[in-house]
Amino acid sequence: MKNKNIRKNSPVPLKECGVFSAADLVGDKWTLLILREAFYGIVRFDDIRVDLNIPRSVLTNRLKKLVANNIMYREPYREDNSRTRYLYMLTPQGASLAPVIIALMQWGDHYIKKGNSPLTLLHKESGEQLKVAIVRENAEDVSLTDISININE
Amino acid sequence: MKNKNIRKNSPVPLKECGVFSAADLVGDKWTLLILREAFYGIVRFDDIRVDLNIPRSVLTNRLKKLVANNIMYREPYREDNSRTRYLYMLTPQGASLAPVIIALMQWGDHYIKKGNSPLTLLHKESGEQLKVAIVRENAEDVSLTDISININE
DNA sequence: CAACCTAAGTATCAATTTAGAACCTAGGTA
DNA sequence: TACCTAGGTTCTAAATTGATACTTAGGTTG
Repeated sequence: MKNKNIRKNSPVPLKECGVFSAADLVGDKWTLLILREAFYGIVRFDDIRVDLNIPRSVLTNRLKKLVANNIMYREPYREDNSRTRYLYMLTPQGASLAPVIIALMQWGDHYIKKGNSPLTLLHKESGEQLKVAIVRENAEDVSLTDISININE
Repeated sequence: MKNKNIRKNSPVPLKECGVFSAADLVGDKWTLLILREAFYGIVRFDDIRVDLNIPRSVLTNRLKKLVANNIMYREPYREDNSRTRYLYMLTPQGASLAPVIIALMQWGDHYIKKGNSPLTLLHKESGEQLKVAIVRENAEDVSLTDISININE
C-alpha cells in the first residue's frame, strides 16, 4: 500500500469510500473524544462535559448526531434515591469503532507522548498486552469484553 | 473495556491521553481524507485538491500542519520534460497512522456501506485478505510494504 | 404542598474557521 | 518574449465554535 507510485486520483470514488463515510460521522476532534469517554464508561452529559471541558452546545450537537446515526443511544436510568438521568452509551456499531480509537491512542502515545503510555490494554484471561494492528483476516481478535485497562505507574 | 460501570471521569487526564494528542493533530475530516490520499499515492497539491474537492486554502493549511508535525514532508521532484513540482509524502510517523485510516475504512464499509467494500487489502505474498483488529501484543503485523490493494468487481 | 435543587438541555452573540472565488507568481515551454 | 500552469495567497460571506446566561422538568426537602 505504501506507494512510490504517484496516482492522480483515487482507485475508489470518494463517495463510495468507507473512510469518507466514517470521517463524515466521526472525523472530528470532539466526536473522537466523546467516543473515548464512552469506552471509558463516562456516559452522562455533565460528566462528559466536565471531563472534556467541552461547550454544552457542542456536546449537545455531537451527541444528537451520534444518536441519529446509531453510534450511541440515549437511555434513561436511575440510581437509588436519585432522579432519572440519561446515559449515552455505545451501540454495537459504535463499539465497533474501538480499533479506531485504540489505534489513535497507540499512535498518540508512541509518537507524541514518546512512548509514555499512561495506560495499557490487557487481555483479561491471559494478562497479555494488546495492540491494534494490520493482521491476516483469520487472526484472532480480542473482543471488547475481554479487555481490561491497566493504569501505568 | 466495554463497560457497564459508569465513571465520572477519565482514568487518564485529558492532556496525557494519546487520543487527545492524536485527535488534535489528525482528528478532522479533511486531514483524515488527505491521509487517505497519501496512502493511495495521491501526493500532489492539485491532484489531492481535485480528487477530494477541497478548497485550496483549507488544503494549504492542513498540509502545513501535517508537515509542521512531521506527519508528512514536502519534496520537490520532476518528471522528464516537465517542471519541478512538489510531493506531499508520509513520513514514517505518518505512515504509522495506517491502522487508523484502515480501521475507519473497514468500519465505514461495514456499517455505512453495508458490507460493500469497494476495495480489499491483501497480503502480497500469500494473497490473504487483511484487516485491522485488536490482537495480542505478539501477533504478527503485516507491514505497509507487504500490502496490495485489490479493487472489487 | 410550596420552594428549591440539579442534570440536561436552549438561547444568544462575539470570535474563529470554512468554502468558494479571484488573484498572484515563479519556473519551464513554445 | 510571451504564455502556461502547479502551487499557492487573499478576500469575503456563511457556518461553526466557545463562553455565558437562561430554561425546564423531575425529585427532594422544609
